[in-house]
Amino acid sequence: MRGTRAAAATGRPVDREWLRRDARDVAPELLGKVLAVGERRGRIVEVEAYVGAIDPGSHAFRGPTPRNATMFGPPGHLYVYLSYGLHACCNVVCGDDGQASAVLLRALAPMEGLEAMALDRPRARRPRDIANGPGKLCQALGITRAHDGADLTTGDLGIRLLDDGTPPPAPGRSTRIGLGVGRGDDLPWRWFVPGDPNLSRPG
DNA sequence: ACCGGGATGTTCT
DNA sequence: GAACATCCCGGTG
Repeated sequence: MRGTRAAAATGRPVDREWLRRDARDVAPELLGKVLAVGERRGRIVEVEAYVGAIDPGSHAFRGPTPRNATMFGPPGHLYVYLSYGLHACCNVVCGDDGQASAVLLRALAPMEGLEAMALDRPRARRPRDIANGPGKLCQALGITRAHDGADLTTGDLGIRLLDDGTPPPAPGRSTRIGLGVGRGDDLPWRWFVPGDPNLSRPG
């Protein structure tokens, strides 16, 4: 394992300053990076950008509230919210402090800790069903609202965003999923690894 | 394969 | 009281 300089398995967290940019620039570059919670690891294959005050689809669109407080803080922290009263979904906070932008992590390719993931995803029959959606992803890694505000660059609560892997040269792109009409459903702010079997939907 | 509906609770009107 | 950045199951072709 020495000398072979593979794609990059540094195990080092991303730099906070690298995230202090527009979420639409960060999002496609997050593809291929690794989200780790304890021993569980997955490679990011699908993301969506939510762009603070100018984005009607963003939780931050109507200003700060108790729920979205983490979004208004510094970049590099994890924003976790509850969707439909049932499912945790997680975002990487981007941009400068107070900008309230974030990138929703929508799907992962499981890498390590598959056994533990399967225990938290008992209905997943195939590996590709373990983390092919924003709620499934959080279930698989054991992410809950207790992780809201965790610093991904320092490893709060054992959760880290690792600077591994490389983004695809030509990411796929589409409109965002699950937004009501008039809430930014026409904005092409979803990016994905083309052809990856772990996407929440094909294209 | 595609489609419809129920679960469930927090947030905001 | 409505809306919601979802998931799962059971129907029908």
